[in-house]
Amino acid sequence: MKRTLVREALACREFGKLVTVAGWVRTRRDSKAGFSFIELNDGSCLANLQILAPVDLPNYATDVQKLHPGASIRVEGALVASEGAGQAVEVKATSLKVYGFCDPLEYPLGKSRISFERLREVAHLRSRTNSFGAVARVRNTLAFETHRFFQDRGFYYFNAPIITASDCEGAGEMFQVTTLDLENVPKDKLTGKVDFSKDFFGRPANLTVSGQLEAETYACALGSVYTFGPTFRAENSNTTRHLAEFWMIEPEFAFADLDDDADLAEDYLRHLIRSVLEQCPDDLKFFNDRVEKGLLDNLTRLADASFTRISYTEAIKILEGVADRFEFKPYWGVDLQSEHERYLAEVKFQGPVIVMNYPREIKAFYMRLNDDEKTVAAMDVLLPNVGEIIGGSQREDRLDVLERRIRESGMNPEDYWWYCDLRRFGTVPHAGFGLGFERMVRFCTGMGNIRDVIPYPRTPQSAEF
RNA sequence: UCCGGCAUAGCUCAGUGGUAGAGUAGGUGGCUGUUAACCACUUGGUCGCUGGUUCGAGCCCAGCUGCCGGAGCCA
Repeated sequence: MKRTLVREALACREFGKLVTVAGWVRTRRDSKAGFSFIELNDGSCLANLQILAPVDLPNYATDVQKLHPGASIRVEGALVASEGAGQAVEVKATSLKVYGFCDPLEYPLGKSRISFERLREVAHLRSRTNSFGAVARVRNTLAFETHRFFQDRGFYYFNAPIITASDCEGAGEMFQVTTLDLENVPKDKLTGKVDFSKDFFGRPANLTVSGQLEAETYACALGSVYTFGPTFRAENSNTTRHLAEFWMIEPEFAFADLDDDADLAEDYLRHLIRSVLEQCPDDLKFFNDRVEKGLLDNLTRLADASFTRISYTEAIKILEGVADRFEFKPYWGVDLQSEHERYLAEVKFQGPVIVMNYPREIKAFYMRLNDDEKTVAAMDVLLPNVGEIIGGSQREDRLDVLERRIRESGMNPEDYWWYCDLRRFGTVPHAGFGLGFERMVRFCTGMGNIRDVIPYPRTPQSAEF
């Protein structure tokens, strides 16, 4: 079927043009003057198209008057200038076909406002609401513009493995992947432990918590790569900014140091913000009006602003000066608490902040040791309201230092043999970061809960749909 | 995992020991180029589950389950 999108119809001014539109009824209003009004939405934009359904349609009594929110229809008719206020154009139906009726007694979505909490229980239908349609469109733009940004800079899209069979888990709880019969797990006769040689991969396997280590191997060959895929963390996290399954973008590029890394992160975030402002104005206005007041001003301001960059040491000095306001007292050597990060991004600098060069003890082994031997070339990008959105670093490119750092972390360099090989054979300085995609969607939409910016959120005790 | 809060009509909520309420949605009628339409009438409840206290529990107590917010972990 050749159909006109609602988005196209609303922008069209060729009055009299015959069009076919199809979508889902948002609401119907009957007039005794000889017609009904139908608000039609097809997901192509936030706005609805008003359909004028005259009483002389052959199926007016049998179909039109039985339309309720959620019903699916196809309408053929003429695009005309609207006589009423509130919309410039509407479609005067010459035929209306009902694909499927929708029982208002059963259908969870009506005309009135529904809480986001309630909508999570009907996640298969929440995509039909204004809010979730807008989230989906913004999310799509952010994803597409992520590819455009990196492609334009010569980064290759790299598909990191989803299943990782490395014996050495670094940080973060992982989901185990197994084909073993959990009711009857094979055990080693001598040790009594699980015999993973019988498992699918012949060893324990997990879902990835990061594609970084693998991405490094391609960055050290192709120069610049980025991953964009699902990531899994089995942490028992129950917050508005954590998911057990989320999407992460991880650029990794060679011949780069920490400053290059921060530059890339900043350019990338700015590109995304400019893109949604340009491509999703109606959706953003909706979020600005209905979800977070001031969202448009914030995004517009950031589209051109440069981000504040401070060292961890400077950040601690600032925080120590206002230590009274914190539950946890800041001092050099401890990681920044949420309240500290929020103070920096929301109160002190009122915008994005890049904190660089953290103490080595609180950061991962692969981050490059600075000359002071006390800090590593790490960076976190903090956003107002969202908190940490990016974590990155220059990678340790010296084999001896890397092996020492692995041992200091209580692990065995041999378990990272292929990772160490990168330093053994033609090592180069390189850097990268990870961006939590849903956190970015949250920031751009003002949505308060990360569970509402991914279609089907996976959190502890929750994997319906 | 820890701390706090919540669970009553399809939905949003009121109801602090004595016969279960409102708004909204749904139905019927009226009115209208309407637009969260409006006006009148009306259907609709194992008060999350289990146990306890009491003559009597939606209300008090305990446990459980789920959800929400904050913290930790992080992106």
